[in-house]
Amino acid sequence: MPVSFSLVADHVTAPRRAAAGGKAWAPSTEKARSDAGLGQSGQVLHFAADSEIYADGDRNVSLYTIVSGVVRTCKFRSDGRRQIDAFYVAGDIFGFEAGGEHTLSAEAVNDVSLIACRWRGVEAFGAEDERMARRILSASLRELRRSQEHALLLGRRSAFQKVATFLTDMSERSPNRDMLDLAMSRQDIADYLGLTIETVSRTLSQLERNETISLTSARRVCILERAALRDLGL
Amino acid sequence: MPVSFSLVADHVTAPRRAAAGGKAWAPSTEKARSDAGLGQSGQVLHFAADSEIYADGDRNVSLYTIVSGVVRTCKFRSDGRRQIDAFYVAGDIFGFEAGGEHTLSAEAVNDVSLIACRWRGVEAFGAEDERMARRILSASLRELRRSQEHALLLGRRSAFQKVATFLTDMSERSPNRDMLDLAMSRQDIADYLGLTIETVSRTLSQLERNETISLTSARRVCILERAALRDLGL
DNA sequence: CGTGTAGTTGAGATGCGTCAATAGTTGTGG
DNA sequence: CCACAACTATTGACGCATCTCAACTACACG
Repeated sequence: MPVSFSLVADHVTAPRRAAAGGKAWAPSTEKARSDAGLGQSGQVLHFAADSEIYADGDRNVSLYTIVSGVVRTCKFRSDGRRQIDAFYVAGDIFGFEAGGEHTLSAEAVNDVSLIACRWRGVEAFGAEDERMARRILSASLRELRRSQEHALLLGRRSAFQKVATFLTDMSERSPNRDMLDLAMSRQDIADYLGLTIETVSRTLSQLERNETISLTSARRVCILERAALRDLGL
Repeated sequence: MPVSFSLVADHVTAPRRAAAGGKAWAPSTEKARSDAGLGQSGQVLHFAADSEIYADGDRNVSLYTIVSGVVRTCKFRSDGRRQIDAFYVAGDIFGFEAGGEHTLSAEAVNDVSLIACRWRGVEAFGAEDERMARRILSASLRELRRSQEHALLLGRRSAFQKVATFLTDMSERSPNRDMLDLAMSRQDIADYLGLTIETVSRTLSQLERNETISLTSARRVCILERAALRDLGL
């Protein structure tokens, strides 16, 4: 199954045909490039797990489309704590930032292949063709919605609600909705949800005791009661 | 669900949500009546304090520029709790949303005047003149950054850090940076920061005891030690 | 087999939420 | 001007969810 992802695509919650944890399906470079939607100028790049794609403060010169793997964008605080803004999976586009410099850094969660697409920023915008302009605007609006939903998730919600929502979201972006292979560590999840690893771990164990999920291994989650998860997430 | 932007002028009557815990005021002006084309000033609309500008679920047909007053965008949760996504002040633009429907509602915090600018959405984007396209993209990227920073603020930060950052932000958007007149209630602040009104109130009192700020009245804050606030916010 | 990293579990501490009482503010009407 | 009501904000006491610290387990890798 090819990556059918379009920049002018659907609602943000639409299920994506993306491999969340594997290279099992990895498409050819040619196909990925033509499907990516960001134009002809792409070059495929590879990053090892935990390597840095760009840093907070770097000049902001490209947009990236993920071919395979998972990417996190994050910020490091003065006290050493890290906060994760988003996870991106195959088919997703990331790298939008307002100014000439990144305000977040992007890192590979596991081994990642992606296509970089140079963009000349807002200044040059409009000189490009219309379809391109629409795609970029559409993608940035989708990012905006994602970010808003993340903010809502972080405000005054219990650990159960956060973890349940996280699992629901990830499963909707995974090829197999009921058998979820998490690419990220507990620390990553904790930093994304504004919790500690201990709380994430305890909450997952509790969900397993409830028979809402089953933890085949630490990073493999089977969703047994999707409805219960959804209700928790509300 | 596909995105559908309409050029049709008639306004969709949306299901009105009863304002949680409060009176619902009728807007003093019909909303979304501006005929203005993209890029031209529309007519000025007025909204009384606490009235609704648009609702979650309304059709997304306009962008708004604030002439005077303060606007909040928010979401109501099933348990009746409200979460505020953003405050907008004079000069700010709001109303950006990815799809054809709003996913947040917008309300006047105090009496508000604003200019509605009909926009024909992503579909028509790029057909307009370049300067306008740049302006819209630029504003939506600014919104994205604001939302990301809000998410970072809500994740794993103490009440002190949240309130300090809030005061710093608001003072930077206010005409007089050291004498801040808050348009919003404690409840608004709490719903924005993911705290309770009691915690907001206690934190402000504590900051006053520290002589970091001075509360001339409940909604008038003098910033005495900006550096201390900034350090707290880190 | 030892070492290192990731994850789980437990016990205790604490920051914030909850509930409740009090105080301040605004508006209305006599 | 005062009295009163309604609303908004402050303060206190207490409980609980989550954090912190620490021990332990599981698994990968040389």
